[in-house]
Amino acid sequence: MAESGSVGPGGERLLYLTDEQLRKGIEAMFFAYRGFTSDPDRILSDQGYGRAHHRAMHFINRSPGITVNDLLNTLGVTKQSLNRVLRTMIADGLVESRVGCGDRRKRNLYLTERGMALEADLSFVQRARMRAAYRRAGPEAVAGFRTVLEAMMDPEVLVRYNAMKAKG
Amino acid sequence: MAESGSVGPGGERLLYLTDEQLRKGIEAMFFAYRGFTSDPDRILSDQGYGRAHHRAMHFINRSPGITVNDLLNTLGVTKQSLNRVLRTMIADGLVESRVGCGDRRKRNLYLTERGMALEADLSFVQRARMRAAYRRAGPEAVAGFRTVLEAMMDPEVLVRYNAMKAKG
DNA sequence: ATATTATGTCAGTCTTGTTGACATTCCAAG
DNA sequence: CTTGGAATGTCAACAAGACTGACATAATAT
Repeated sequence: MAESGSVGPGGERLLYLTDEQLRKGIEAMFFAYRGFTSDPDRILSDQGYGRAHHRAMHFINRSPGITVNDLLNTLGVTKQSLNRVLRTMIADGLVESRVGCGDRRKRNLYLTERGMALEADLSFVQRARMRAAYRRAGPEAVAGFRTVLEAMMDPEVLVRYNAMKAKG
Repeated sequence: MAESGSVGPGGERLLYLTDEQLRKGIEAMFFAYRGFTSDPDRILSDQGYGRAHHRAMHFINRSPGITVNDLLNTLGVTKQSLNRVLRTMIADGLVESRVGCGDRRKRNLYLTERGMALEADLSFVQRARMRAAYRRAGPEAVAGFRTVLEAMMDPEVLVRYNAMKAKG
């Protein structure tokens, strides 16, 4: 399974990556991402929500009091798109939107009790799959997994990702 | 970066995975997948196509002559959904649909010259990102990356994934 | 002859992305 | 102090792409 590697003139590691290896990696991302989202998706559709609601809840849970602007930059969607899912979740009592103390244009977002409960359900099944995969793969594989994913992000996104909470 | 591991009574490896580590992995998947799709998405939207067209072209390219049924099972979408994108690509001369030789109910799908050219463009930018990530991460990380992704797939999907071409 | 399978089509709905227009709030330059 | 612009958030309309359900056609299997 280990790819062939050697050391180049600059001392950097060189990998001889065939198109086939790369395409296989592309397919692995596609199929794995489907598995990754499938368990929360089932719960969500029962409740009349979608993946967009899950993502919003995840990041509000991670950063309670986050502003709308910060959240839409994190999610990489337009404010209008985010606003739709926020509106329904606020109406349903999953999310609370408080006017900012310093700057009253801003809205600080929080999960309500009910919001936290649903987020916990979604997170539970998703973490369960992740945990199972990590256990089967082993610690070295997990480290490599994270390293490659981080190398695949856009640089600005990587900064945001690293800024988020303590490193796992 | 390496997680703490130890050996349990059955000899299996045990990982002590905190919720924080797992959530960080979830976020890594989310952000990395965005990067993973962003380059082809740009090309596609210029041409009036979407991610769905890319996925179909990818798998038709991988398995020339694949039937509609096999393709929709691979993609995990309904035939109506697949049919919409196939219809436009056939109309635009990117995909050819030939009546099956043995079983004339079946349609075998092929990329045309133009289809191959577009697929090559899309694949090129996606492979470039994957290659860069692999190079930066190194061979051991790549092996771990693939191992975890495979462990995250649904079992039936993993079978399909393994059946596809030679292993990278 | 009949049932089943493979495919394609039409119609309608839902989620979630988009742009455009607009209201509110804040801040800074006159 | 006022006024103009920037930042922020909301509403409306639209498009892509997923879904279900119903139905038609052709070929194969029983």
